[in-house]
Parts: sequence; structure tokens; C-alpha cells
Amino acid sequence: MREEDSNWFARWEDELPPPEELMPLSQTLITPDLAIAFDIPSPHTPTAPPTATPTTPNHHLHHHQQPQPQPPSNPSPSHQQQPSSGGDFADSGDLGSGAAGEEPARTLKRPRLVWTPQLHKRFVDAVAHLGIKNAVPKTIMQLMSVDGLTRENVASHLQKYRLYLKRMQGLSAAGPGGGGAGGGGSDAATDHLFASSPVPAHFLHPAAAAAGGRPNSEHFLPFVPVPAMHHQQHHHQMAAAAAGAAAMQHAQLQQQFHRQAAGHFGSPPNGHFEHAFLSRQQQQQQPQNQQQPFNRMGGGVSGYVEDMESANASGGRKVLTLFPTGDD
DNA sequence: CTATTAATAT
DNA sequence: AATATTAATA
Repeated sequence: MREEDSNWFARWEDELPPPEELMPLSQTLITPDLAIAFDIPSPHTPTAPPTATPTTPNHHLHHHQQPQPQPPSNPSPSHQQQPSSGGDFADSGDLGSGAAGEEPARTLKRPRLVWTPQLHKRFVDAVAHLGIKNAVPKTIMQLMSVDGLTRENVASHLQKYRLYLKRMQGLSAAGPGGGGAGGGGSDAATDHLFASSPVPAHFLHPAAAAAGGRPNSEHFLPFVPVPAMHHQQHHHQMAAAAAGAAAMQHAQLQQQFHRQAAGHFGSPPNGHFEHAFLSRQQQQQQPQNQQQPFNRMGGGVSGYVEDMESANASGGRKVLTLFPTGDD
């Protein structure tokens, strides 16, 4: 137990690849152009959209970072969204009456971020590396270097993560002595995702860490090898990846999901996954056009992941799934 | 004014 | 339930 404490950070670097090697993390941003092209509607129907047209989960939006007006250079025919049977474009008709006459297209809403175990791991590593003190959203986000990740994303996750930690501490301290039924488990269905990554000891036993060895970096570790974001604007640029690589990732992801979130969208009859990933995508400044040949690969992988789940009353939900650096 | 956290909404 | 968004506060 203690030993781990002593070297937990010795290997963190091992797990966290330097930015130089920072594997092509990927970001998953919807392509505004695509959306616009498709006339993604912004149904101002706050009250339950009708039955059909689930593809219009948009309401209003207002905030931050979305890379510049994504170069429309993506008029590419990569419409391979969902091979739903031919001519399914029918639904793009005029979805949401509002679409016409409004220009919500410009302001696109970002798909929900899906915290994959990998992402979460990066998160935990970053938090651990920073130490509870500095583990604030912004810093974590920077350390994670996951392009596309926003501060709010991290903040939200952090909030939940803290709750999880607390829950664990409570259980640990008070002793699960309860019958077990009411106590709630630290693993299993209660915290599926969180349980998948080991929580650094100091997080659970801050006292012990402080009292004994204090592996907390807190002051050393120059980290932040990340390009650094100066303002609050990221630039996302899509780079075309090798089709093979992308395909592989795709396959991997599917596998992963099958074993990890198998209960989420793996098996449901109406659950489908159409995940795609990008490749290199750090914050770089590039001419606003110059999009690579994009993913016109045979597989049909898009630069972002767009998945709709009709399992929710929310209607269509786009899911953004970032991809981990591949170290794991 | 910006970032963080807590609360709340979807 | 998992994330997002808002509100209040530091």
C-alpha cells in the first residue's frame, strides 16, 4: 500500500506520454459545416419535440470554443453518417421549422462528451499529478492535453469525481460494515467508470499521505508540455489520418466499448455505435483552410463521432467521444 | 473579469 | 445516470 504510494508517480509519466509523443489524441467536434450543410435545425420546441425528427436536439447555446468557422472546405461527400438505408436524407428535409429563417447553424452545440475509461484515466493521472490543490479544471484540462476538452467538461467530471472520492472515503472510514446492500459498492454498477481507473492513494487518504511520505508532486514536475493555450480559444483542425490507423482505432474502440460499457450502447437492440476518430489534433494554428483530404476512406470513418441514441427522451443525442492517447 | 465550485437542468 | 449549464462566490 505504501509502496504504491511511493512510486505511483514514478510511473505516471510512463503512462502519460509526453506531448511530443502525445499520441494523436482526438477530438470530436461536430463539423459545423456539415451540420449547416444539413441544416441542422434548432427546434425551439422546448416542450417535447414531436415524435419524429429526433435529429434536432438543439436548443440555444451560447458559449465558448468552437474552433473558428471550420473551413467549409469540408464539403466533402463524407456524408457517411449512417448508412441507414439509402436516401435516408429524407429527414433532413426541413427539420424543425425554425431552421428556416434562423441562423442557428452558425452556433453549433457540442455533442455530449463521453468519458471513456481512457479519458478518465488521463483525467485521474492529471489530477494525481497535480495534487488535489492544483487540481482545478483549467489545470487538469491543460495537463490532459486533450484537444476539444473544455474546462466545463473537466469541471463537470471533476465534480462527480470528487463525489465519488468522498463516497469512497466515507465507506472506507466508516467501514462498509453495513450489510453491504445499503452501503453501495465502490465498484460495480455504482461507479462503473470511476472504478475503472485506480484512484491514487492520496486521494483517498490525504491524511496518510500527508503524514507519511508525500508523493505529491505539488511543486516539482514542470509538466504542461502542452502547447499551451493562450487565450480561451482552441483551434481544431482536422487532419486526415491514415485510413488504416483510423480503422484500427475504430475497431479498438468498439472492442473497448464492448467490454467496458457493454451495458450502455453495446447491446441494446436499438443501440448502435458509429464512432469515428480523428488523428492528430493539437492546438495548432493553421491556415483556416487546408483541411486534409479527410476521411474519405473506405471504412467510412468521420472526423468526429456522432452517435444518436434514441433510448432517451431527449431525442437524438450526439455523442462526442474523445479518444485517449492510446497508452493504456 | 476569470476561474472554481455548488446547484440545477436536460 | 451522466453531462451540461447556470448561479453564486472567491
